[in-house]
Amino acid sequence: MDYLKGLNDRQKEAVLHGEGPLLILAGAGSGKTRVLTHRIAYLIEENRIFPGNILAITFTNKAANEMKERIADLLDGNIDDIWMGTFHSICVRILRRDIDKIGFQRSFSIYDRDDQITLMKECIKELNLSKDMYKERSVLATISTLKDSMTPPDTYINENYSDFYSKNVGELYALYEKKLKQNNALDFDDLIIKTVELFKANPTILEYYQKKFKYIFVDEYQDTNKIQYQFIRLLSGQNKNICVVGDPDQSIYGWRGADITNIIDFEKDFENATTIRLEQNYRSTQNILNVANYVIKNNYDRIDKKLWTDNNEGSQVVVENSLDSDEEARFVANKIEEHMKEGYNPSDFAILYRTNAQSRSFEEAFMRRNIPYKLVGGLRFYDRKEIKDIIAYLKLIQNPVDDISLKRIINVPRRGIGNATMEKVEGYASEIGESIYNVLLDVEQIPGLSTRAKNSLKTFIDMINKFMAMREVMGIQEFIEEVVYGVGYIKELEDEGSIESQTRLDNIKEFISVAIDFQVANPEGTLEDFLANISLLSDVDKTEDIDNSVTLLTVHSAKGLEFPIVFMVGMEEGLFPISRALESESELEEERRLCYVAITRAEKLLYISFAKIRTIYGKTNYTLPSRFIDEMPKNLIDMGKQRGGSPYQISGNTRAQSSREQLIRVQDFSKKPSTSRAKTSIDNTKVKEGTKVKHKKWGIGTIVQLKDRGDDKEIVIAFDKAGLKRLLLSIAPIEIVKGE
DNA sequence: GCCCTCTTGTTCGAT
DNA sequence: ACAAGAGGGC
Repeated sequence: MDYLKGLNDRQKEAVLHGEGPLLILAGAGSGKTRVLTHRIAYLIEENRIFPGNILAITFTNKAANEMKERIADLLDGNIDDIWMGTFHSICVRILRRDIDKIGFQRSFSIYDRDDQITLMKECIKELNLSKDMYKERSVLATISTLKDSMTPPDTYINENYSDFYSKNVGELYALYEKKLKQNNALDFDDLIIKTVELFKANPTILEYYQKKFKYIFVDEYQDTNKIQYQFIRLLSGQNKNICVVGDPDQSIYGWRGADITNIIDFEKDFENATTIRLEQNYRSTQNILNVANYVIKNNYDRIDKKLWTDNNEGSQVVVENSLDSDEEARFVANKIEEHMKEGYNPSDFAILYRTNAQSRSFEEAFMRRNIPYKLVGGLRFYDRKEIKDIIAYLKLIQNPVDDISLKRIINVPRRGIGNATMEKVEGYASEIGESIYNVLLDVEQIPGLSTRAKNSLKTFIDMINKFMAMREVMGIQEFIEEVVYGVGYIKELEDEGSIESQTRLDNIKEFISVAIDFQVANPEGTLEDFLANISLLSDVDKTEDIDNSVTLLTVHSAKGLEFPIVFMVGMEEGLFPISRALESESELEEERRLCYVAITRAEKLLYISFAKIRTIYGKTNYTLPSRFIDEMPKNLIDMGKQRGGSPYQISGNTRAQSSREQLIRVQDFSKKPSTSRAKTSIDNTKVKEGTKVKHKKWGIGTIVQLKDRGDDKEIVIAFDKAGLKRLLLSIAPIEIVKGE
């Protein structure tokens, strides 16, 4: 096997690098994933390194899976033992084994942003602070920064004893941490912090992982924060075989604590480090690359580098000026249709915007024209109320001291446990220092409750206990179905019978099928694994892999991705760069890097568009074109006719339908429940064992089993490529293959 | 205790 | 534009 075939000299050098720290400064599109996969394959095959001795940290789980697949393609043996994933998922894996050593239980919950806000609300209330002065979000932002720099609450309080506001933030920080501990919960920051704490408090555990991970890889190193740096610093302390890959020009997570000095100081931090620069771009045309280079050159705080390419010059970058967001969306839709006539596929296009709210006009335009699309992020499936409720039940069952989850669902669906009752229960619980669940195990001890309230509470706690027992003996999917039906959620929604409740029911079914998928992919997976899995997925991970559709996403989410044709939309002052960045030079430079990331996603064609008027937060304003457009060289861009009206205005817009009718309308979770999930087009009666079907994701397969499940059917399909899958007939995206 | 309506505040990016 | 919260009626 030749691991060097098709690589340039720099890339080869990186693949063949021996021992010791290695920094790969990889410009956009310079083939860093190739280098990483080939290097790992090379280590395993030529240097006889066991896959279990390799740790690779990626930015999304999707990137990890893709990398694993690519390595597997290069090798014969099994590489499942490589630890590959995001910082967060790797840390959860470590903590599930040993977090009890630092005073948490291994069944800990993971709190997402909403949970954090709920918890912070409680803290503010408990300290009798004004909620006008102490905003949960901004207090949490401060706390996150403090946690990242490992500043404990009392240090912060002492440093700020004379500043009333900051001192109180410190008090809130202390209480917040105490409550997390009481709830046996970790927030996202904690997943890394507690791992570092665990390593520091337990040298033997650290040593175990230091010995295990002989080679460590970190992708997108420019976006690591201080605590993540500590984590890899500790882990690589013994073998020093740490290989990081990144591009300072693509550092776009400064607001999340990403510390660009991590990559800039790598050579200082890690003794005898080798640095390799990958500066040949294989992705974009010369024009696109030049535009990107010109824009990024305007950043003052930057190490100069010259990214070049052997690719064609390509077409000019087209700048389009529309009247408003609707016209902008029509322009994009028209261009997509034009290019599709030339032979491009929907999956060749991406729409990149600065803020999620901008997706709407594009969704509407695409829906109207039957252009299939998928939306990354935005109002997400997992953020829907019914899904969060069910997850809260599962979290509570897994970790009964999780009061936040308990309070979320104790009266959902209604079971007559209102605020007055809960105040008494909570009051008593905090008085004796117990979790709410523990107090409820014996409701008689709680003072001041009516018999009716006591009975409602008893019914609730009996139900939860019953679930806890069931969990021990059931598979995840079966268990989740048991919970979903058992708590009465389904019945309440069915009784309601509205379109909205139907959508909610469909979402719950979809959630069950997520559980089925998880169980198929992880036969050994526990409830903890399932919950951690869904809460640590990135937006890119969560987006359904719908074949052949246009991708709509923020520039942040687009990091690491590439598309033949890219539309950068909403290129206006105040939107991109965003208004908040206009006063700060460093924030403006981050916006510029973001712009650089966006431009360099494009392979063949790049469209840039701005609108004359834009409505943001319900207010319509005139806008100016983004300064980043001015920074592009005039000879490389086609400014077209700068005008107000659009030549693409179409009357009636009905004609486009016929030729595109066969294109699948893509399900989209971001919409209000107006459109219920598209049911499978399959006629129930025509499906039997032996029927050949085509699935959107898994391709052709044969039905091997059919089982009744309520008025639905569970089907098992043997796919030619993807193997056996269990699906629910009503929601499976399949169609019967004809002509057999 | 529950539900509906009106008011008020929010206001970028996301594991 | 939109969601969460407060307040009032049942």
